[in-house]
Amino acid sequence: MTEQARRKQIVDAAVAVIAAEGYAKASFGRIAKQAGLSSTGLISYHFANKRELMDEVVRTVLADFTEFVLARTDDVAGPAAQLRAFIAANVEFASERRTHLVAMLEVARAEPGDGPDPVLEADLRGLADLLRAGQRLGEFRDFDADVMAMAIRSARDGLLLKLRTEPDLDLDVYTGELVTLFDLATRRTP
Amino acid sequence: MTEQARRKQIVDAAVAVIAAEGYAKASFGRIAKQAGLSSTGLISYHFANKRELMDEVVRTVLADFTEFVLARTDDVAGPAAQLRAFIAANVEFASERRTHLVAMLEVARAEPGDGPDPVLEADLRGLADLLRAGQRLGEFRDFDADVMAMAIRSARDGLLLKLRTEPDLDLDVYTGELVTLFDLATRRTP
Amino acid sequence: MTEQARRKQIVDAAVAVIAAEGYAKASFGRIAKQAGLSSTGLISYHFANKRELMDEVVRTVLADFTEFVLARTDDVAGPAAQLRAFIAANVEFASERRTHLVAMLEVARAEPGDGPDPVLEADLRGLADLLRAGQRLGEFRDFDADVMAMAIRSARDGLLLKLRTEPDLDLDVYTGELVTLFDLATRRTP
Amino acid sequence: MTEQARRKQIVDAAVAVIAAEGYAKASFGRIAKQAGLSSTGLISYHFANKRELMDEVVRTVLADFTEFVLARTDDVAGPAAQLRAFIAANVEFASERRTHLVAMLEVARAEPGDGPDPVLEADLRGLADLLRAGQRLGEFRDFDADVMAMAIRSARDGLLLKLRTEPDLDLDVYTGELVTLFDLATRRTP
DNA sequence: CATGAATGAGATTTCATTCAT
DNA sequence: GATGAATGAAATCTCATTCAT
Repeated sequence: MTEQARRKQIVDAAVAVIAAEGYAKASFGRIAKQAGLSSTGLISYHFANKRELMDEVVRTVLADFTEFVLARTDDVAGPAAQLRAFIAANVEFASERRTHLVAMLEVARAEPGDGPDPVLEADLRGLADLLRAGQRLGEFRDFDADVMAMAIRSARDGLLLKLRTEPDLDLDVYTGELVTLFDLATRRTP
Repeated sequence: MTEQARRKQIVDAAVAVIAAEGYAKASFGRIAKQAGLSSTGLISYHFANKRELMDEVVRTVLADFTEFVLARTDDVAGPAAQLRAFIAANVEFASERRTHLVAMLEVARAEPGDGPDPVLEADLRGLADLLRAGQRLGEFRDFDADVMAMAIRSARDGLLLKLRTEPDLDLDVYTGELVTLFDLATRRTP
Repeated sequence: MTEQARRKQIVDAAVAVIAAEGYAKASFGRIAKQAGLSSTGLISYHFANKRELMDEVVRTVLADFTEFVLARTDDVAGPAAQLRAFIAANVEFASERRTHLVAMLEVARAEPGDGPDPVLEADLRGLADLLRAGQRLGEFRDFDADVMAMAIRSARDGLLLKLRTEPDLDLDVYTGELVTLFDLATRRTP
Repeated sequence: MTEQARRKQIVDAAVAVIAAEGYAKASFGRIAKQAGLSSTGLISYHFANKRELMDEVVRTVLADFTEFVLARTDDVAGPAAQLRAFIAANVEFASERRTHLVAMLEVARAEPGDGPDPVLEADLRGLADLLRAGQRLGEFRDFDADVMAMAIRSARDGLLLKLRTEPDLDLDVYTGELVTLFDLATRRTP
């Protein structure tokens, strides 16, 4: 088995365990079992230490997530439409790749680095820029873009929480509700 | 020392440790040290096991939180004003008793019970009812009350996250932003 | 069992294991077995980590050794007689408390601290001073005191090595040989 | 690459690692890295097990050392002169090939075989013979040749220790001191 | 010959919990 | 009630060795 494939296998198992049982219980033992490995030594063989594995979990999911969202917002014209697309993309990712998103957020929370949280940055930076652009164009009203960005991101995390107990949630409805909510909250009132 | 006082001392120490270092690192050893106890045996003496201690952490903070919010929303007239008061109360609690709120949410996340999460319930139940009442009275537009409630709660958690890195945040501004946001998002448009 | 007694028991077991099997094989497991403990956790309970245990081994034996030698050299008059007493004391300690001395030297070699080796210092400092005093008094010839001190100490370590394979060595003979050797090597020739 | 060259490369790397970090930390991993090998498997391919590698380390250095000393003592006439040459050769080897000597002694100490230590034998055998020959010729006084041999060998090990912290030691001085020391200690007094 | 993935044992350390005093 | 020593499980990490390619 190739190095790359094995690392991916381990990262996938880690994602599954973290999403299912939480970061605290994601020991090498459980991850190895989930991956069907014969020993935790194999994880240590492929990752220098636990932090390296967890960093790779974050890196992998974050790249995936970023690409996913960008692909769905890139060619959209106008701030309001972009915001709608952004929210829809987030909801879609949260449902389609729920375990990945949950695992990434768990790791980011449990292992805060020294500097700013890269996951949080990735979530907020582009979004706040989008909002500010909309304000400059006069499409959005004059709110605090950072607060609004955090509210939007947090609403997506709320969906993650709901999906835990209600996996059959109607996502189209949820998307529509959030889109309307933040459309009303951001648009310049006549 | 009375039984009750001792339990409170331990719970307070647990809250402090969890908020400062996270649930994962909140071992009996660290909690005992924080409380100035001479032995972790004392914790085991007063609590059947770790889960019991953590349950009491949740119970204590949740009661405190519920009372705090109720006291600030009870005598307010009208759904819109109640919603504003609710948001303001949440922001206030999140800043004044940040460690308590953080600890409670950490425990709830790390040790999910079998049934529905009581913390989540407490956050959402009353809020959703408030929103539905406003809809019945015609003050609020026709949104999904559960989704809106979750968005409001999640926005408060976003504030908690922001407070971790920006403890000197201007709370009045934050409150104002959130109040306006959800006022626009909920009100019946003319 | 009292803290102090338990620590002593563990240190003694560590000394025995190190002397018998070498520092490299002196794992907590073997030490616990030697001491008749039920678990290595007990060692960790009494010593913060392995280095702490080993430091205590060195500290204990070194204090013992220093006291032993001082008691046998203190009230001796004249450099030549003091040197003879010093050598005799070293040989005696090396045979009576062979395991202690071996263990101390093993640890000192395996875990070199940042600064100068305290064991080496203890061995050489007083001895070199003694030699220099003898030179000032005209009893000793004009050699390099540091080189001579090291040679004397090394000769004692040679005895330790010999004792490993020949435990029934005639110590009186050995002492006599070393005393004569260094007497001739140090005395001012007529 | 030829079998022999590969083995030599590995032995050299082992010597370097052992001298620099001690036997305890001389794992196959570190040795492979030092040698620039891509896998520890290569070491296992060329040596049946770790002991075999270490035995070869000892064998290699010992042959080198023996040849070195013999070359410098062979054509010297007279026991006293031979002793001087022996000491000088030991000091020279200890400084010129310090890592080799240190590594050999480390291995011999850490992995004592069942029978007599071949390293010790090699050090002492010829030396004691030399001393006894001098006694028979009447040039040396009547000491215990084994004790004297051990003292001489030990003095050289003392130099090794000193070189660790004082690599710029003046070796000519050191040689002179030791030569004089043992000249006085061995010669027949008038 | 060489590679590098895999294995399983063993190391130190942390921890919740028990229990005699 | 309180203390603190003791226990044994579990965690991460290192290592020599094996083996398919």
